[in-house]
Amino acid sequence: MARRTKEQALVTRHTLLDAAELLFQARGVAGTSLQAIAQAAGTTRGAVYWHFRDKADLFNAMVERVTLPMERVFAGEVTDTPNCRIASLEHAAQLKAATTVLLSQIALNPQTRRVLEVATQKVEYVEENKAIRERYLLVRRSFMDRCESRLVLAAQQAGLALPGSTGMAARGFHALIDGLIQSWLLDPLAFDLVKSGALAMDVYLAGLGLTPQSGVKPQSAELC
Amino acid sequence: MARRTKEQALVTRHTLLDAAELLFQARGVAGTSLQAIAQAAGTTRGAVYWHFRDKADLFNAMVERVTLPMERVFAGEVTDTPNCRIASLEHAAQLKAATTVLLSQIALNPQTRRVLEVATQKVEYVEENKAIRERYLLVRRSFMDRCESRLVLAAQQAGLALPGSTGMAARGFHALIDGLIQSWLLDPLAFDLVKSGALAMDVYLAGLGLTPQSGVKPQSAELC
DNA sequence: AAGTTTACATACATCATTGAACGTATGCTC
DNA sequence: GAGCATACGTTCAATGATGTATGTAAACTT
Repeated sequence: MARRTKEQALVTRHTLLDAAELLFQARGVAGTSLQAIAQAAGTTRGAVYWHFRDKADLFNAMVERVTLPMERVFAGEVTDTPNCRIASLEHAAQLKAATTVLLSQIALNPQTRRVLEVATQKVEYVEENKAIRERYLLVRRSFMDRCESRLVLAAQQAGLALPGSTGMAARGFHALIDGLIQSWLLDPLAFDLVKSGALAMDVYLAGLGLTPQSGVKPQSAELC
Repeated sequence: MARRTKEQALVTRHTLLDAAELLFQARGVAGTSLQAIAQAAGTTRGAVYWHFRDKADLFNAMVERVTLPMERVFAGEVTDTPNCRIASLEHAAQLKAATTVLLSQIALNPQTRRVLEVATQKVEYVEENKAIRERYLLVRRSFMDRCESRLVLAAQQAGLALPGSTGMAARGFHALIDGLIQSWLLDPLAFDLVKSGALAMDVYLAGLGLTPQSGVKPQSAELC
């Protein structure tokens, strides 16, 4: 076939990633051939091998297309912007608000959910996909670190000590959120992720002695 | 080769499952051929196809070899045995104790951990493995139901109402434990599963208004 | 002790997937 | 507008993996 425009090529690339998302979700990563992806995207394996080195590379690109924006949201603007309305809240409430934004993003954006589902249930984390796993662990750690620093500040603000090491309180918080997400991905109709998340956070924070005033409801991922 | 004794055949079967466990853990389920399993077990694919219908069947058997005993432990004896010392404890403490037994089993038994790792990270839950997924969901639900009934009893005992619906409190508890297990499987050296679990449970239960007296430390999976 | 079944090993046919090579027509640059 | 790089399509060789069919010798039955 004839050469396409740069923008046309970019469209092709995204079409391939879209097709991969759906097929991966339906048949798993190992169960999906590059031929199938190409065909679903209306092209051939030639296009796939042009845009991506191999299946792992394609998978990587698919994940990053979703996580890169999300990481930016959670890592930066929401918790650190100084003149943000949210920043004037107490630390516990701020942690809750930021996490709620994350949960909303997962619950409301179908693509985010799809990729998360693929990344957690439709791929085998083995040596071959080591890069993916490393990145996944990094994101987790970054999230936990953020939780920890917020919790420390909140406890300090409340004038009380966290039970166990500070890391353990954060680990518990993270486990709670992560567990809820996993559970929700397995059966999204079983409960409301955002509401359950808010309630669970309230319980856990109360158990730590921190009770955030509730009244903060960031509904969308829109910042401030 | 010559025909083997029934017990010899059973040994062969277990040897195959052992080999599968290790290979699945290392290379993933899809990335492991039946040839590789047979070879690692010191036999040929003939033996594999004699004992199992196909790879999914083998996987099933591998999981059940570990989970069937575990389910018996958690579902029956621990929480329901009437003359068990544990049964005389208050409900919240009993829930904590039973869960601690579960966590200990995971942390201390290498085989349990291996299979759990395979089941959560080294297999793609797609149509093909639907049976596995269904069973997995069933185990989860059963665990959650048990948590819920314990929590309801505990709240009743303490004379207070659980926040949200009773299901949500149980969901949070389950998410907390499940999240901790996931986190620990990803990096078992990062923290002590049993200790962190106990602490996290204390925090969450305290958040619900239930504070179990601590002093109950079932160290092994041994019952009563 | 003969026949039958078991517990495998071996051999075979089929099929899908991969990576690379090669072709090719067009957009882009100078 | 000549030449090069691009964005694919097509073809090919090689590789396993799977399922099945068949062989076989010993264990078990009667």
